[in-house]
Amino acid sequence: MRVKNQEIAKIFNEMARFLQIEQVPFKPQAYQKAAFSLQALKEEVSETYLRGGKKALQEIPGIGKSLSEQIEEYLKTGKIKAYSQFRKKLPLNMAELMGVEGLGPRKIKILYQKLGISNLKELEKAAITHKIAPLFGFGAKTEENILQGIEFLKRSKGRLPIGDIMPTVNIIFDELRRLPEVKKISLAGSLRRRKETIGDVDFLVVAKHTKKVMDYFVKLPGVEKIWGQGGTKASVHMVNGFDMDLRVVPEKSYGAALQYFTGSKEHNILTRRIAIDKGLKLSEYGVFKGAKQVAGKTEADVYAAIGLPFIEPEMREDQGEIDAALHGNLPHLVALEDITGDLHCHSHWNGGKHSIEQMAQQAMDLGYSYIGISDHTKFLQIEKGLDEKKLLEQHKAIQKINDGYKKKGIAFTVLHGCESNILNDGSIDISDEVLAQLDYVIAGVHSSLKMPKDQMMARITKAMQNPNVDIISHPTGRLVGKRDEYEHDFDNMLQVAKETGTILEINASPYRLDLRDLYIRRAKAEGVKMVIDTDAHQKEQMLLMEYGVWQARRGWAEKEDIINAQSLDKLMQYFKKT
DNA sequence: GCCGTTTTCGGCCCGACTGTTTTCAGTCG
Repeated sequence: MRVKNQEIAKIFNEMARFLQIEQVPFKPQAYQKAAFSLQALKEEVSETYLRGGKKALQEIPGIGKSLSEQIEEYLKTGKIKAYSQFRKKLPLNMAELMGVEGLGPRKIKILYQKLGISNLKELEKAAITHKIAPLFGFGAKTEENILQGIEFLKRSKGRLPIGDIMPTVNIIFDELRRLPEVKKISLAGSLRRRKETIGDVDFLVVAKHTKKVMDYFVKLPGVEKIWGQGGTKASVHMVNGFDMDLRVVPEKSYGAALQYFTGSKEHNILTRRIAIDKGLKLSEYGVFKGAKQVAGKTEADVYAAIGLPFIEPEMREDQGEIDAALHGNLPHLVALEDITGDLHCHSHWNGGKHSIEQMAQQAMDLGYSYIGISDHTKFLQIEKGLDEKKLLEQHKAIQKINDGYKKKGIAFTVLHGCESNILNDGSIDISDEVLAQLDYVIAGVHSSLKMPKDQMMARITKAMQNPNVDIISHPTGRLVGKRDEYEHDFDNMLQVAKETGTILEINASPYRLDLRDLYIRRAKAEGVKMVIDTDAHQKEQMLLMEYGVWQARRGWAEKEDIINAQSLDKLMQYFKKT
């Protein structure tokens, strides 16, 4: 992992906050932009520096003379003087304090100067003992909000996995949509961009009676606190630990508002700049030429007015999508409707909840033309993994099910696979002779996750070189917000996958989402094929496919990159011939 | 502090809401 990049990005972000406190104009954004670039950088920044010195650093967007010198200083001494000076002057735990809703750099500075508050604990103590309310510019309400902000922060720990939020949001979305006063409604923000973690939820509405919709919104079950309610915006905190905003916009501005509130912020800065370059003004109310509105009703109109094709929300992250749009190179993203089957499903053979037939029925109900049953194998005792003998029995059982479908004229196929284990030495826990009889083989790392990188790569490489192994499941082993990836070298993994024709999984479980979006993009660039799987242990979990598709779309994946977006015949050609 | 087929100087995205003021600063998105 690019450790130095993350370290320096963190420092630059902190610097931006210090500069905000000092009310220095424009520099904060410059530091933030540089931090963002470093985080997105493919290469370890120390390698960039070794390759071409400061000059090479200055080719990174947002890095110029001064910041390249600071990076150089950090690489040489492990410190940045300008940063140390700020820290000395204002020894604050900035990230912690900024996390409190309603606290920004200005208030933080006052709290430090007047009360010596430098971290969350001191802030809480001062609020409890009512030291904050009497300060000039503060008040009883501010003090109370700070306390509540701290409370929520403790409980929510910031962003939540999308899977924790989506089910609640779907219910609320439907309720709002059914209101007779609601003419149009959409999700916006990071949820519409399908980010893997969500800070808060944004709803955008066109309404006949604004007040009625607002009142209904703030009284929804699960609302714990109303942050605010005005003429066009209401903001609430939910018991589940996240915030929701509802905005009501005029119909003629709906598209512009949707574009604006979907973000990302970085994407919007670029679209606004493009508008300015064309002598236009883009705001959440529309695209304006002077005082005249020239677009705004739909998002497509807005993009068209500034000379761009429609850009899918999942791509709006300032990761080159504007450039691609300008040059007509936008990908045609894979969609849920393209998915033809699910290849990573567990049955009751390995302790799952449902039988093969029940899982197959669910697949048919989803409109799939096949399902792959891939139960755990014997190394995973805890999952009642199958041994060679059981696998061969299961093979016969599946043949029988397929024969049954044929007799009844049902055009559906059950493929027989397994999710085998990559042992520490890279061998598979099932004999090659049995693996060769299956339709396909998934292999995954389920043990010894803390191996050193070289060992782990040797292990995974050997597995991919196995002519029976077709798919690597959850290739980096991370759990969203819970467990880091194991040590690996992704470029190396891609090279081996390419050489051996091994497919990488995009595990759709919202708690895995492994591969990550940026890795998907790199795999696509290398021409490595991927498969979107739910890893369902019961039939209902097969519905999680949409999370995987969203993740794939965030990685710019197209239909041809995803093997289970192909017909069954075509799919079979991607498996290694053994 | 960065950036540039309009520029090496002069720009840098823009508006709503809250809580505190008594006309607006700070924060958020």
